[in-house]
Amino acid sequence: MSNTTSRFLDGPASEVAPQLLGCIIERTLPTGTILRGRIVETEAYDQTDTASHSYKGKTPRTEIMFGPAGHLYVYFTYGMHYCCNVVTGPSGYGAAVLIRAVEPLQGQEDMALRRSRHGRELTNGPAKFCQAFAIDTSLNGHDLQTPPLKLIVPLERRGEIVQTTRIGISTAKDVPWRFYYRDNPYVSKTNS
DNA sequence: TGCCTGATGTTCT
DNA sequence: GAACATCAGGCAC
Repeated sequence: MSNTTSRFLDGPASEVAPQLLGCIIERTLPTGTILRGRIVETEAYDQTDTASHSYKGKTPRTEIMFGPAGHLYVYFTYGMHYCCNVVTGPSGYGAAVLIRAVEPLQGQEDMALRRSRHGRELTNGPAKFCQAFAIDTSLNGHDLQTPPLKLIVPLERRGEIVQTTRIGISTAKDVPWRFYYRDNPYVSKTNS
């Protein structure tokens, strides 16, 4: 990945989130297996936002969010799930984009082994995606320009983007910072 | 189809 | 000690 492709990650999370749609996540497992997926759903969070982990300032847990853009922020939640974010914005500003869902492109069989599920159930949710791609806190702070987890920006991105309020949170529910591809079966769910 | 709840541990108050 | 950017299974309708 070149500097040119990563530059857009320096922008505000709410502007980066829709631009991440259509980007490719490439995961190299310790076994050498390559997994690839296309991002189809994201949510933006930043330090002005009460629903964001960075809202209350930098802590040992959230310091990655305040670091340079293009790194991975992985956190553990609900006692059993991981979620992964792409850090955005300038260093010192706590912002990131949650990857909520991807469309599997390569390595579906390997994902199914970890998920014990098939089809859209492989990756249609933030914790599901992390499980399918074997992402945990050992990758917290990882630079997405290098293996074993790379973000690839394609020349062309297809799909109609829908912008709505976020889901799965208890505060700031009215902030319209969720973005997804309309009618894509791998999106976690549509707003009701 | 849709609501309810248990699982389970890290972080912060 | 409570909250939590979740998921899956069970049960009622």
